[in-house]
Order: sequence, then C-alpha cells, then structure tokens
Amino acid sequence: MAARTQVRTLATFNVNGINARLPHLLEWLGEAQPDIVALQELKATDAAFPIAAIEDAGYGAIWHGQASWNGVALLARGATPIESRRELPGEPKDTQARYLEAAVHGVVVGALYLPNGNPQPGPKFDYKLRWMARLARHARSLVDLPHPVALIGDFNVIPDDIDVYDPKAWKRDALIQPEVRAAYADLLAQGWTDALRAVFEDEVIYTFWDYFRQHAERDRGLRIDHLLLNPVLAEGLVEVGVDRDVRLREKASDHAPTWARVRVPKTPSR
DNA sequence: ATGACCGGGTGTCCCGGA
Repeated sequence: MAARTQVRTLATFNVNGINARLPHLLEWLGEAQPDIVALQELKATDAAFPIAAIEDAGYGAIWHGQASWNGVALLARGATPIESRRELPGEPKDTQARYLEAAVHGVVVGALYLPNGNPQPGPKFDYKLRWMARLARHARSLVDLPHPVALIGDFNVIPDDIDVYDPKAWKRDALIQPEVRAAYADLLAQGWTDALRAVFEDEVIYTFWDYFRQHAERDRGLRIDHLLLNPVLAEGLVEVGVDRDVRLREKASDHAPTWARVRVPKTPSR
C-alpha cells in the first residue's frame, strides 16, 4: 500500500516582538523548515505584521495583532492556514489577541498565548484562571474529533517541579500556582498528550530562559511552551525538540522554538 | 531577600513580561 501519511513539523515560538525578532525568525525558518508555526507576543498591530518577508521565506500566514502586547500568528510552509476562529469563546469583552485557530496541512491547530497572570493574587491572575477555564471548555469540543488536532503555544504554565530550575525561587509566581497546575492537568485529562513530556519522560527540558543572570547560558530555564496533541495526532508522534541554540544567539527572544514531528494523513499537493 | 534584562510605546520613563 502506498504511504498515505507524511511527517509534519509543528512548532511554537514566542518571539517577544515580531519585528525585533524578524532576522532570527527568518534564519530559524530557513534552518528548521517547520511546516506549521505558531508565534506569540507579536507586539505589533495587524498593519505592522511583516507578511512580505514571511511570504518571501516560503510561508503563508494569518495573524491576530495588537498594539504593544500579545498578538499571535500561524504560519504554514507552502500554504496559507484556513482560519476558523480568532478568539476563545466565553468572554466577548475580552479584546486581548491571544488565540487563533486554523486548518493547516491537515491539522486543526489552536495557537494560543495564555495570560501570564502575575502578580498573583489579583485581577490578572483571575483573568488567567478564567482564560484557562474557557480554554478547557473549547478544548473539550476539539479533543475527540476524528482528525488531527493540536493546541500549541506559550501556556505560561510550569506543569511540574521538573519543569523549572528552582521551584522554590518560583513559589509565588503565577506560572507555578497549584490552581494553574491543576487546570493544566485537568486539560490533559481530557485526552491531550503533552508531546515534550511524553517523549522526554523524566528528563529535564526547558523552553524559556529569562534575560537575567545569564540564565540561558547556565541553562536555568522553564518549560512553559507546550504542544498538546489529541489522540488521533498523538498516535503519529515521532520526535520532539527545543532549538535552544536560537535562544543563545545575539538579541534572542527569551523563548526557544519548540517543536514536534508527527505523522499525519497526506493532504492533496498543491 | 532582592534585583537583574528585554521590547514597545504612552517615548529618554513606564508598563508588561515570566
């Protein structure tokens, strides 16, 4: 029987300013050639999104920008994502650009930038918990679909103590609070596979290193960028990784590109 | 226990980030 599947690379990368990071992004796209890329923290309006440079690199894109903060995008190598939604349901007055969903290369991809939630306690932490409840509700409608679905992005959640270089130093931070961890665990319990943890098992792997005290060079990081796969997609999981070398370059984002390679049913060539 | 680096805009300081 002829092969009816192909391996696709899904990646998530919090760029911390799309225009400040454009040279980095283009360099990494050329090296890694990911098929599907979720970007967070564009920190740019829709009009300021550098679509021409991204198209020149061989990618189609959709984006949901916002001045100064937030902002998410989805890139597809040799294709344009087919958008299905650009906000998470449940809070119509929420104007923060944190969610984008599309069909990309045969995968339904929810690209997200979950609120940081600091300081906690406080209104920003309450917003984070509400956002996680909205995400869980929406994810429930996606997990059991009969086709590949992924939720990828910057979740701003440290799932377990192994995912932070010093749990005590982060004890009061919003990213590690018990309510936040419980909400993440409840989300996984719907049937999602945390791709990095599934492959790395009990090994340490980080996706973020702050700008202070040479934490990147010293590998004192956090694992907060996640790729969640529904059961159909998790069955095809091949390989995962974090491109830490990107974080070690000059003028880097504080996050590194984080990716999973998955086998998906072939989509018609174009 | 504290503070330290970043990017963007409200712009040479402040806010948000994590």
